[in-house]
Amino acid sequence: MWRNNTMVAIKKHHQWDLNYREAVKLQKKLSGSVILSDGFSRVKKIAGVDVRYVKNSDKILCAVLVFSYPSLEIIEEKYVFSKVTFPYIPGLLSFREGPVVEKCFAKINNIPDLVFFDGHGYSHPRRFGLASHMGVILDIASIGCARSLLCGNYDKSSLHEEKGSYSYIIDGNEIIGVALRTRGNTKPVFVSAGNKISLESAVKYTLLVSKYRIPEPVKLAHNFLKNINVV
DNA sequence: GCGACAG
DNA sequence: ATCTTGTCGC
Repeated sequence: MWRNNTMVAIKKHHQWDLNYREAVKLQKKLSGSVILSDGFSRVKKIAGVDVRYVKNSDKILCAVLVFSYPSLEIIEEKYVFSKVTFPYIPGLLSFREGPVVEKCFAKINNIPDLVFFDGHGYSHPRRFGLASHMGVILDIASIGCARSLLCGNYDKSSLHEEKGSYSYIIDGNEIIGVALRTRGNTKPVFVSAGNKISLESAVKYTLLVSKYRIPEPVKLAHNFLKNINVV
């Protein structure tokens, strides 16, 4: 492990250019490095990450926005362009978006205590979604916040309409995440632990930064990218 | 073999 | 993800 000149921890790691078989094998291996308990004391800075694809091109961009917590004021915002080299395969999203995300984090000067990702963490076939993968590589606490289910099921009848209500996502015989109502009378969001955090804390912080359906950190990162001119 | 399948 | 306006509902 080393640190680049901008202070953000970057772990010396694997290559992203792998085939399906190798990627799955790597996920199984790295999933053993995931920590499912809180690896932070005080949360003073949180970040939101999002990736945008440019139509009819191989252009891809990523934005990382860092906010003060709990005031949620923007401390830093960085973005970066790159090219997509890996196809979209359910379960292997990190191999498609990981490279840009990593590249963007290298530009961040403020190390966040907690990072929100637009995708799953533990609620993944091999318990190693984008949020987990990036959390391990960046050695940071992360939360997976997806807009749709990738695997597992949850009891819709026990999920009430008020904000804060949730029901566990079950896969096999274990709890892998929760379907969380971040806003009343709105479709839930699927939250799971990424790395260095418990599911309970993931739910807690997600609710604390949600005004609408999508948690503010991720939502703002998304809007930030939407306003960038991509010619 | 069939269906499911983050962004 | 992306192509896209209005429209229904709280």
